[in-house]
Amino acid sequence: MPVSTDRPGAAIKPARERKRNPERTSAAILDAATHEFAQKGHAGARVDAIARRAKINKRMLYHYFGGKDGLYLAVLERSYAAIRSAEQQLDLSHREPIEGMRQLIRFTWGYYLEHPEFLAILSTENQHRARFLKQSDGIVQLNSPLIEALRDVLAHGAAEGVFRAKVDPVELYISIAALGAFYLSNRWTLSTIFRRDLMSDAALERWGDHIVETTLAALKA
Amino acid sequence: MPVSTDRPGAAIKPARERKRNPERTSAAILDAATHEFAQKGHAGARVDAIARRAKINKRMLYHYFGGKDGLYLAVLERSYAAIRSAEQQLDLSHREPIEGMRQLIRFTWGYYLEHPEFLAILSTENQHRARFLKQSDGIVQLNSPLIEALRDVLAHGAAEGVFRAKVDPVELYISIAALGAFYLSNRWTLSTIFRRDLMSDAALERWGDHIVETTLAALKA
Amino acid sequence: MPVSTDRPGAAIKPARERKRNPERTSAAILDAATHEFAQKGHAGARVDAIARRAKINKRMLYHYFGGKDGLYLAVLERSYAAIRSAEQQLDLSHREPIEGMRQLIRFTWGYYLEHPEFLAILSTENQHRARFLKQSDGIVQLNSPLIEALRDVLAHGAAEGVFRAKVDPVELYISIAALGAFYLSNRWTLSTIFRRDLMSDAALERWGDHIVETTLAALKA
Amino acid sequence: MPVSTDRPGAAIKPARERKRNPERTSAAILDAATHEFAQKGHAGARVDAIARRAKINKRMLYHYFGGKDGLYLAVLERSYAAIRSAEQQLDLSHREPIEGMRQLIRFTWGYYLEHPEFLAILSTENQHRARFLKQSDGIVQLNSPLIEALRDVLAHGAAEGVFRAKVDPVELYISIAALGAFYLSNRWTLSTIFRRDLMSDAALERWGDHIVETTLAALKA
DNA sequence: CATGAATGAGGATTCATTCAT
DNA sequence: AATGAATGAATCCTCATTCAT
Repeated sequence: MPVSTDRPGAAIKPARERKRNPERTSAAILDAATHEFAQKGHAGARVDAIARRAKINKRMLYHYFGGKDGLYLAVLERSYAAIRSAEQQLDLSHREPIEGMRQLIRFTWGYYLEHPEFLAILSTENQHRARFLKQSDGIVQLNSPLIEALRDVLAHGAAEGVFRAKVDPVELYISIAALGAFYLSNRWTLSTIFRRDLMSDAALERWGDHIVETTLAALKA
Repeated sequence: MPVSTDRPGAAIKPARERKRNPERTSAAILDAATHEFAQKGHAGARVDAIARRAKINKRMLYHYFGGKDGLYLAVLERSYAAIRSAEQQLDLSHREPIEGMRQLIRFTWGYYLEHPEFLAILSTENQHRARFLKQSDGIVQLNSPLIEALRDVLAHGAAEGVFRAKVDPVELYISIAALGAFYLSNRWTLSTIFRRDLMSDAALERWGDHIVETTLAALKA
Repeated sequence: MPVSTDRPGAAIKPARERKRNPERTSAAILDAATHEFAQKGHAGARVDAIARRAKINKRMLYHYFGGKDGLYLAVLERSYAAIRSAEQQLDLSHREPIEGMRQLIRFTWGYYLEHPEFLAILSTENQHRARFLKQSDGIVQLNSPLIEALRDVLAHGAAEGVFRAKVDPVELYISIAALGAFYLSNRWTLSTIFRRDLMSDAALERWGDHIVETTLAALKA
Repeated sequence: MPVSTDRPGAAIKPARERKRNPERTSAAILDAATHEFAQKGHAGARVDAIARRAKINKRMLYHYFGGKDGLYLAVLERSYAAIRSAEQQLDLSHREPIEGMRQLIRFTWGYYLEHPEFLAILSTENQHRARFLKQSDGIVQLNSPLIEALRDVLAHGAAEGVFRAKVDPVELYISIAALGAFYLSNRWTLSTIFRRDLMSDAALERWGDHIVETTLAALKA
């Protein structure tokens, strides 16, 4: 997702590397903004901090994204596009429903672990009552491949008699997301209150198993 | 949680209600601040807005709470104290484990529904990596009566053979909280993406059932 | 200068010691204010800090002194009155002019050492271009006994031929004050710049001698 | 010390003088701040007043100096650098010790007269117990050329037998500074108390002579 | 395309003073 | 006489955004 996009000709003129490279510049801004918005939220994020982190001039940020809100929206859109794109890669090789479900859950848990900024942006966006998300036709249009995959696996499972019938894939998705996202998003207060390390490798693996077991138990025919 | 503390004589002289009433003033500030912090987060909250909403002079806010951070901490502490206090009221009349568990889950879901600000504050606090929570010895010390209740019910259930053995009450608590809190906290993006009303009475009741069913299925011996 | 003024009857009613004791209260305020104004200057002093230090209610401060400015003026007046009073105590037992002069100089240096707040208040007052001092008829009227003493010693010295004639006592006073006050008032920057401890007992004694020697050398017939 | 930095082409386009000129802007801020801090002290100075006087947007003050404290420190540093620089210009053409000493004293007295803000800043800085000065490695490192000049003249004078031997140049410097600075810094209270105009041309010249005579008398072999 | 100085609106905080009790 | 809560006017500082170069 990050930067690069070096044009082939760049090697010819090695001096002043970061001059006149729109794609690199806007990607750098987006990366920096994602980091800042994820960490501080929309209100807490600082345009100056983003520019500094992206090592670009603040004016560029306005040039490419119009302002703080436009930049935030771009970050939000890219974050959703990224997860949808990752979901698309999912290849449900396992036709076996239980193993397929296991795989879908593992994917979701893994994605959250590898993309903590996604959960953080989600949290901020919900604080704003999805104000920006609603503005973005693109995202809302974009269907979640994961939901389709879930629907598919549920159908197979029901047909084979291993899953309950009439399970709503959206509700299932929310359950899986809830068990994964809440654990990670709220790890700071949870670990403080319960005096536990929730982020050790062992704890994370254990929780991944827990999501799988809980979900499968609930689906059992 | 709110104000009151009406002295008996107050009714005699109803005019100039808000003169010289420290308890009422500080409670009004706390209420207004809870609302503002819940809605806007720590960074987005405005001290002026809190003062306006509390109908007090901004100066009093500093008088009673030292500043924005002190006020935020007070809000956080009161929010935690409130849920702990509610948990304490829980009377597990049902000695029957499954019904007891159902009751505990319903309580949690109900509390979240009635106290949306608690979830919002939690979200903000986690954005700050529990920076304030860690400062508050009081909260961290405060043990969750709910965890104890869960432990108790789990033990009974295991003894009676209706629940699996060796279920970790903290993990169970996190699961129940996750299923409830994530649904509510993320309802804005979820309802936008899935074009569903998650907050209709029917949807809420349905989700409450869903948490119960999912949890019980996962606990089944 | 400090507080006390215990009335004899106070012992009878030992409870609530600080109730209704105007003199004690106003003296405590003055002491606290002297400390605060000396340390922070007029602009830097805080009314709250004075009240806290005096352990009185802020309202008392307004009751007795009208406000910050009135209190500052009272501090200024008391400071001047105190040094004039100390000067009055001076008994020039030594009729011998050189020894008398030595004594006057030692007194001045000693007073500055024992009353650092006097120099600090002076400094603040000069920053305000003597705005308050000019308001105070009392102080301006008050003649400096020290000037008179100097005039006297100078006259004797001139008559005996040990001092130059026509030495202006005011100029002499300013010289003595300058050598003593500047050293103490500016000790913070001087000791930083010159990396010297100007406040050791040895250094202070040495500087006292220095003022005496310098002054006497300048007076020599 | 002030502004300038007029680029040659500037005269061609005289309109909109203050656009995009960082050096001019920061120098204007520094000049205005020197005035304000000298007049009101650190606590009494108002950031708004400085911005108004410098005719710049308040924001620039934070841009260039970080805040009130940073600006104060810059003023302090520039004030010390200025006097050190002036001391450097001193050309002790007179090899004759007495005339050389006279010249050094006249220089000091002249500098104080021409730079009243220096004494005022010193006074404020001492009220803060040299808190800022200590932060400034630059100033503390900077040696006073005047001390070296004094040492030199003292050595010559001692060698020629016109000055006492073993005079400490730092003590001599403090004496000269004291006699000059105290007179000027405290002129407001002194002139009020003694009902004298200390700032007439005649009085100033007379006091300059007085410092010279007093100092030379004290140095006489 | 790129830079960073400049801006105005607003945001948290502090302060001397007054008021109800 | 004494208390401490309450107030409005500053005061320092921050922020997103724009402008001249």
